[in-house]
Amino acid sequence: MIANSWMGQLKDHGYRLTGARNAVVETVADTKQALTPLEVFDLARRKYAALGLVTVYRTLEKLEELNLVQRVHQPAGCQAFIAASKGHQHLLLCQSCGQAIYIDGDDLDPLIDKLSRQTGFRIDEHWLQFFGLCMNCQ
Amino acid sequence: MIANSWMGQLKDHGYRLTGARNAVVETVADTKQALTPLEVFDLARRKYAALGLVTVYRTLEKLEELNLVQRVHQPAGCQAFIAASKGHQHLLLCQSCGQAIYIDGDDLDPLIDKLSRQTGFRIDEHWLQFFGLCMNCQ
DNA sequence: TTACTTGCAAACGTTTTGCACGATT
DNA sequence: AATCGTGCAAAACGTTTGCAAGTAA
Repeated sequence: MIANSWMGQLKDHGYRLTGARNAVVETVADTKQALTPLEVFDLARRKYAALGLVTVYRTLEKLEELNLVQRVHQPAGCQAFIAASKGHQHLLLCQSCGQAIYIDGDDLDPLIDKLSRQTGFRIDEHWLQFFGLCMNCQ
Repeated sequence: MIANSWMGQLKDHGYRLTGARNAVVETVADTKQALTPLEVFDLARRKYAALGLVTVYRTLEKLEELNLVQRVHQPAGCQAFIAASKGHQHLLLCQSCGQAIYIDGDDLDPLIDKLSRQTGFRIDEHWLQFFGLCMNCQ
């Protein structure tokens, strides 16, 4: 139960446990789709009808701060969030339903070393993401 | 002179050649930085003082449509544009000045094949992007 | 009881649209 | 002369902030 663990971590960081927060946390923790704030709002309202969209934004902000959730960038937009994975993160995303799968990428270190040498850049971060259609959506 | 070629392509597609368009085209074609619409506006206004921000948006839209320009996604935001490269596109980006370098990435086809087999996804697109600081900005 | 959290309303920044005027062809 | 392009103003959109009332601790 990921949602419980997230609520625990919120509590550990001095945040209070409320019905509104719980609804948002359960919604994001228990789905494999990348969800926009508005989608989270619509889904979470089924669990907690009085929920406000502002609370969704503020809760996502806290979850991102605690690295429980991460923002996903896609060709169609960059507002979606998914549960964060530990360690390094390469993604496979369905462009129709938003399903997100974490994958083991190639080892890019040799390429990063080569690029650093060639360009003089200090490379801090990289994204490797694949986009397509999942089996259901094809 | 990339700007001339772009103006030619605009003309070929039935678009008119105007001072405002020329200023935007020159600005984006002749820089290696990823620029936001507002940055394009500020730079292009030096060449064509009467320029409106709306025209920047509309011109970028046309350039994107003709695949002369592409949108760049970065951790800090996804509003920037750069001149498009032919063929496949992997990017190295400076997070301070926005300098963008197209690179030859690894051959990802074997990984894509493996992922397709494992997940059943039909993979249509991928992003491989590296972020850091260029030599000047370090 | 205290301090955090909430939803509402308003503010904000970015992007888009409507429109009359101006410019290119 | 006809059509396309322009800048302005206003609208639309997603997101953030201020605030008074409500709630967890």
